[in-house]
Amino acid sequence: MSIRVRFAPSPTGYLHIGSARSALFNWLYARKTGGLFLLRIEDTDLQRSTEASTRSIIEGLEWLGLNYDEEIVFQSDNAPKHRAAALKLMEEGKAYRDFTPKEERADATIKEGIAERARAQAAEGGQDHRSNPYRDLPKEESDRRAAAGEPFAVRLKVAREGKTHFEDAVYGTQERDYAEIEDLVLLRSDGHPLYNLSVVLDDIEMQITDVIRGQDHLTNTHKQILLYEALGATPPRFAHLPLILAPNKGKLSKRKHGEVVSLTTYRDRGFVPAAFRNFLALLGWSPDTTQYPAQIVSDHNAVELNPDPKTEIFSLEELKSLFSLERIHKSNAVFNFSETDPRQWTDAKALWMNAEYIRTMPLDELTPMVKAELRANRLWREEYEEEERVWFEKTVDLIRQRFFTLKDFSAQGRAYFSDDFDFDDAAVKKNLLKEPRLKELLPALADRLEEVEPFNAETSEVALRAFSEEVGVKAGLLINASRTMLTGQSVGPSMFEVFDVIGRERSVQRLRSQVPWAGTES
RNA sequence: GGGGCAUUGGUGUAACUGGUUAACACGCCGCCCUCUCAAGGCGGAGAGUAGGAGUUCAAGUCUCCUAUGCCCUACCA
Repeated sequence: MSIRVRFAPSPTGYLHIGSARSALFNWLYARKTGGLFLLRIEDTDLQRSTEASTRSIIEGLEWLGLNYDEEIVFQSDNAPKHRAAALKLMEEGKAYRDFTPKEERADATIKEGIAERARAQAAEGGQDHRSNPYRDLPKEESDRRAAAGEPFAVRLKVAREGKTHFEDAVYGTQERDYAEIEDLVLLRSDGHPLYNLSVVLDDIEMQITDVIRGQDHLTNTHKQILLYEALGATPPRFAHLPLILAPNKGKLSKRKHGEVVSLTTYRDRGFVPAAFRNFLALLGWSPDTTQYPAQIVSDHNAVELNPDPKTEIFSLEELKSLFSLERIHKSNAVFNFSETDPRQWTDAKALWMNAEYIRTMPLDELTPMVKAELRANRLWREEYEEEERVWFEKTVDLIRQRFFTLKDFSAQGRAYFSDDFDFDDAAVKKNLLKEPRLKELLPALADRLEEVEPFNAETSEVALRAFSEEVGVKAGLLINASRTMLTGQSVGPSMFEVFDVIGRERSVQRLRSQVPWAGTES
C-alpha cells in the first residue's frame, strides 16, 4: 500500500514554525516514498478557528514549496460522521453515556484543576479511572434518561485490564497500562465530537498510513490506539517529532516570544524559502553522512548529492533523498534567538543559511525575489526586465555577496536603484567629515572620472589611483569617501565595481553632491 | 499528585553492533587577504558527553538512582 501522510493543523492562528517543520517532515517522507501528502484543517474548535488562519497556513505551505495532494479536508465537515461513529460505539457497548453534569473550568486554571483533582483522588486511595458511576448503567435506564432529555457526554469504555502498545518510529516501543487511561470523552454533552475521536476517524477515512506529528501527542496516542481497536481498524504507523523550544528551553509561543515563531515572519522579513526550509529540516533531524557522496534515488530520479561531507546546505532534492524517519532525534531542539538584540532576532544559523543561499543560489532564481522586494518598496523599474536586464543582474550579483535577507536589497541596496537614499551618519563622519579637503577633492575626482573612456571598474581604478597620487592623499581615503558618497554607507562591495555598476553619470553626480556636508559647517 | 519522553561545547548536530587525544556546522576570538564590510583561507578558545553509582580490560554508547527540562493527565486541539 502506498504511503499516505497528512499535515493536520488547527487554524487557530498563524502557522507556527514547529508546525511548519511537521509539515515539512511529512512532505519529505511522502515525496521520498512516492506517497501522498494530504492536508486536513482541524477546525472543530469553532470559537477559535478562523478562515484567515486557514489561508495563512495554506500560504505558508506554498511559500515553503510543500504542495499537497488531493482536496483539503475540513474536519468540521465530518462532525456528523464522527457523532454517528460515537453513537455506534455506544450501541456496541464500547462506549457509554455519562450523565455527570459538565464542569465549567476557565482555561487559565485548567492545569491546576487537573493536578488538584488528581491529588484528591490519590488521597482517597489511588486513582481509579473506571469508577464512573454511569459506566455500567443498565442500557434501559441510560436510554430512558437520554430520551427524557437529560444531557450526557459519551465516553469510551476502556477495559479494566490490559495495555496498549505501539511502535513509534522515533521513540521506539511505547506501552501504557489501561489503568492509566481514563474513559475518554468522545462526544461532548452538546453532541460536539472531541479531538481524539475526530483525528482517529479522519485518519481512517483518509487512509493515512503514517502519522508524523509533534511529540506532544505521544501520550495521546495510547488513547487513539484504543479507539482504533474499538472501531476495528488497524492503527497507522506513528512517528513523533521532538519539539522546538525557546532559548530558555521553555515552550515556544507567540504569546511569549512574538513574531519569531510565526512562519510568515520569515517570508515578510526577507527569507529565501529554500533557506528556511533547509534550516527547519536540520532541527530535530540530521542526514546520514556516511552515505555521501553516494547517489540516491528519489522519486525515481537519481540525485547527485553534494560531495562535501561538512556541508549542511541541502537542496530540496537532496533533502528528499536523504530524509528518513530513523534519523529523527528524540530530544527537543532549542531555537536560539535574542529578544533584545535586533541583529539576532532569529536563530543565527538560520540567518547565516539565508545569507548563504542569497549569495550562492542561481541568479535567475534570486532575481524574481529581488524584483518583488524592490517592487514592494517602489524601487523596481520595468526596464530591469528588458533593456537593463544585464545591468540589473550584474548589480544584484555584486551586492548580494554581503546581504543576509532580501530586505537588504531595498535597504542597504537602495542607492543602487534610486538616487533618493539616506546617508549613514557614522559613515559620513568616518569617511567624509574627518578630512575637510574631501569637500574639494571629490568634485575634482568627479571631473577626472568624467574623462575616463571607457568607464568601468578597471579604468575608474586607474583614474582614482592616479588622482590620489597627484594630490598626495592615500587612495583609501578617496575610495572610502566615494563609497559613502555613492551609496551612503561605509561598507559595501569593492569601490571600483560600485563605480562600474552605478555608472559614470550617477557616480559623477553623487561625487559632486554637497549633501553630506550640508549643515555641518561651523 | 500520577504517567511518558529526553539530557553530547553557547546553539544545531555527529560518533558503525561499547574500543585511540569526543567530530562537524553556526556563533565567538585571532591572523592572512584588503579600499571598507562580507566572503574565502589559516588558526584558536570552548564539552570529557546533566550528576552519582554499577557492569566491563574498556562506556557518550549497557544497568540503576538522582536532578533538570518538556509533554500528557480537559465535555481544548
